[in-house]
Amino acid sequence: MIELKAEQLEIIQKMSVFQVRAGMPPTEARILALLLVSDRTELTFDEIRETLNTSKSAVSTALNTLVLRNKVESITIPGDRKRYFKHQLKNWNSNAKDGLEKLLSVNQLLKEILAVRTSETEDFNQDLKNVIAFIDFMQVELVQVFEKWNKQQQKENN
Amino acid sequence: MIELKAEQLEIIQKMSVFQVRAGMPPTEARILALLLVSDRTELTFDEIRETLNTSKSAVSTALNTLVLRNKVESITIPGDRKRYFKHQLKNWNSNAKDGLEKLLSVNQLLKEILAVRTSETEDFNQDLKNVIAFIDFMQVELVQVFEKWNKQQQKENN
DNA sequence: CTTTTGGTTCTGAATTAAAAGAACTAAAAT
DNA sequence: ATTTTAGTTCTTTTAATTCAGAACCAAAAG
Repeated sequence: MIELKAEQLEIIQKMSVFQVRAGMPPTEARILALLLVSDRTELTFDEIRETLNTSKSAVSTALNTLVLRNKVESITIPGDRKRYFKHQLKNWNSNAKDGLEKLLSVNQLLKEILAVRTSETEDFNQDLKNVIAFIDFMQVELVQVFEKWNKQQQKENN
Repeated sequence: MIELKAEQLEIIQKMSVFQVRAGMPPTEARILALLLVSDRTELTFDEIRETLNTSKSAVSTALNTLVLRNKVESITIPGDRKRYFKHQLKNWNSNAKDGLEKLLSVNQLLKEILAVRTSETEDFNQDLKNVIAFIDFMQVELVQVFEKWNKQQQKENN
């Protein structure tokens, strides 16, 4: 059972509200937030369960999907039976990238729609073409932004 | 009642599955998709209700939230009592921008977390700083990307 | 003024999602 | 060999969404 200051509890609260709004299940959101604020960055299954006062089953499934989604890594320490769970901060970047790509993949459908539309509605079709062009543009630009970031990071590590 | 080809029905299906996965309620998703594929781009309440075979209450609440979220606009034609509903394609761009900004606003919370963290966990804190720096970077870059797009559009309209 | 139209709002009912609880399992410890 | 540990998986319960159906309402038409 991890002792948390009032501040830390508040942040867990705020952070998980935020993530839940974005579509994440509450237990997952609270685990992620706990792993961000906790003084120890590697917590056991039971520490998480006790601290968040949640059932084993809920913690188990939440942790498994978090590990699957590369949001959390599970660490085993030789000679210690328990697994330790740690927030995968390092993957934030690439998770963000994946998320954006998924958002932009709607463009495929928009192109299908354009192909099927009547040619009568010129203005509407032009607006649709603009949206498609915009998303295509974003896709290209975002790749460049990510590349720029990676280069900048490499420099700093010299 | 709008007549739809098989193709159009399929796209409504695919598109709404996509949007529902992203967290949108089914009726809203189907209305949006219908307004994208339909040959007529402005449909009445009852055309929507009949075509999607849905209850008045469901259509009413869905349309109202869609209008509220600037996804659909409602048009009134003088001398016609009915309202016509039309997909707000033009707002796609700014809706996307708002969505991204909201995503990036998580950074405020991450900064709070960093401020509250113990200084013992140097590596973790450094990773957290990197994430924060990354999001700050994205924020700046995205503004530029949007500006670039807008300029490019202005040019084309000359 | 009464009726019709074009919706809205207010219950439920049905579905879905999330969490709890309990039974289970594999590995490790005794 | 039995028990404990660390967690998983299955079933049930609870809670939240979503939709339908009916009553309702305001503006326009007759």
